[in-house]
Amino acid sequence: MIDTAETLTIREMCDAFDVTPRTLRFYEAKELLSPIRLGTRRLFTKADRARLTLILRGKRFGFSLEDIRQLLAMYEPDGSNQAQMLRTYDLAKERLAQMEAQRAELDLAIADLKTQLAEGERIIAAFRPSAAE
Amino acid sequence: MIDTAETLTIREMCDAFDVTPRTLRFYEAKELLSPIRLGTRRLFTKADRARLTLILRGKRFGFSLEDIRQLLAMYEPDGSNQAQMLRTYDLAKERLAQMEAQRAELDLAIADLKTQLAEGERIIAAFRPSAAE
DNA sequence: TTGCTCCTCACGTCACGTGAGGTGGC
DNA sequence: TTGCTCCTCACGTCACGTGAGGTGGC
Repeated sequence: MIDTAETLTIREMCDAFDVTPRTLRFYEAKELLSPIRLGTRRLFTKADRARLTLILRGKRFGFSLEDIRQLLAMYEPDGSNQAQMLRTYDLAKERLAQMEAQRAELDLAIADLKTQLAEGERIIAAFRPSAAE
Repeated sequence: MIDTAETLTIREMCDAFDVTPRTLRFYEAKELLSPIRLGTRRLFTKADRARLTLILRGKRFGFSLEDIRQLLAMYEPDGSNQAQMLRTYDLAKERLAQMEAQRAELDLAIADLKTQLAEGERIIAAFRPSAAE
């Protein structure tokens, strides 16, 4: 029997994690989640919640869902496979480098945009020399 | 007659801006670029180059192509329409706020990932206490 | 019976990637 | 004739969004 007190409906899941039902169904189709099925309805267990936490974290890190699926697989059954751990570690390090490059670009883009905005302010100010407050 | 010395073929354009031919054709289909057509071939003028520069900058700023198309339109014919300038300015300010929020998130994600990596190192080190160099 | 929540197709979106198959000029 | 560059469909990809149409239990 299923301990329904410990499971969440799709709506409860969405509220808890701030995602849409479509997203949860999509992740199930991609085999990232595997909620209990009561007929056609889904019930999300504690394990599903833990996995979704990891999925969303992976997304924040910029991993693709396929990457995440593989990373999750490593935490499974015999989660302590050393080769897999090392692989995960390497993947994460690569991602870190990418994220730092991305941050550098973002910093540049922000600086550029600020320059452009300052320029825009000058031009707009020139439009109305009357409003020289 | 066309001054071919001043125009670039699609390949030259790609090399100059580090994009694919598909990207240039796609931008043309989206009316972001309008190269000269010699029969079926494209010739990119100086104006096209200027526009592509702005397009790529817009992308760096995270604007969608549709946003960029509208922003570019403002620089056109009577480019000095004050209402349009203000609209562009506001759009840019919104984007700046989004980008700064994005940077904050990215900083967080990087910090998180570093923590996870440190954790991973501990675990991996535990796998091989032999190699305690 | 009415509402509500849930469901399954299945097409749409965004910014291209990726062949397939064909043309033009050195 | 062979190569090269260019071309136009047009379907594929990624991560969902968005109806359309239908079911189940209070």
